[in-house]
Amino acid sequence: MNYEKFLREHHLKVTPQRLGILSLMHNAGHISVDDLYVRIKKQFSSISLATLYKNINAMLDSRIITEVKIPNAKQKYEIVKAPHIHLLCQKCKEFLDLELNLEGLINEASQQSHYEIEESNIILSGLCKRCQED
Amino acid sequence: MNYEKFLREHHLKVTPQRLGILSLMHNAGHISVDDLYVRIKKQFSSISLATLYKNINAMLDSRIITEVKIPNAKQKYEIVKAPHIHLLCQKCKEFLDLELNLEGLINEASQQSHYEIEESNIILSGLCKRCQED
DNA sequence: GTATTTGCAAATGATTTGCAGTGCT
DNA sequence: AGCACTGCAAATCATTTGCAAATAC
Repeated sequence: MNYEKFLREHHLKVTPQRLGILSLMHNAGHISVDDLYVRIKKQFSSISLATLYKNINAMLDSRIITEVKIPNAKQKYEIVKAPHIHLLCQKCKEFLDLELNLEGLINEASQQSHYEIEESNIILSGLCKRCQED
Repeated sequence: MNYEKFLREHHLKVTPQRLGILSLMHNAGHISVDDLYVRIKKQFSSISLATLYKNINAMLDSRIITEVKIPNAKQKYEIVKAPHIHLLCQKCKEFLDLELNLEGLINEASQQSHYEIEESNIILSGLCKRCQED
């Protein structure tokens, strides 16, 4: 990914710290502040938590990344991408994306509530294939 | 509602504070810690935030109540009831329940991911009818 | 050169813990 | 009576802020 261009397009300056954060987020898929801090420290040993938070907030404001709130767990962050839902394995804590057609759900919800729906936040929890077998 | 019975069934002692908390939660539908604290203080002026948190945690552990994590807002709590999804109006912040048939969604997600799904956490956000008109 | 960002330390906010006293069953 | 619950103060954890030095453009 070309994160430099990505940052510039959103009027954020390109700093090595930001590139590192984005690259870790991309590799992890979803990541919590703490995990991110542990990993980014390996690349920039002097980076501070304050800088990490400031960057997360700047990138949230610019809609480069989004926050994912997870039941009974710390929130994670992910790079903005195509709409998708999340699956959480209650046993092994795997957390993954699934692209699913939500038209039916959204139509029905709109119809019943008269809401004009613009965003969805969906987490389905259960057991992944591997954990079902154990 | 008979919250006394409810608490006893879950092996929690019946205290006036707990009855007050449950009653406020029931009336509000969904409520944040802070709102709950302001309101419960009107009934029990000496109640402490620590007690409130301890009770929330005890009732979460006993599955009398659940936590609802909302994008860009503080989490709220609600009394456990029939499965439902949530609608959030991005303008007026109305937050309401909607009972919706999720079979289709869950089937499709199961099929594609091989997850065995046990719980769903769904928040749809947009504009309520009134706010669409403004 | 100017504005932004970084990293530190300190401040604030949210939640939890320990403990002595009280209340529920 | 015995254990759980309450309320206080202090502790911990999470996040934000202010500021001086460094960096991006």
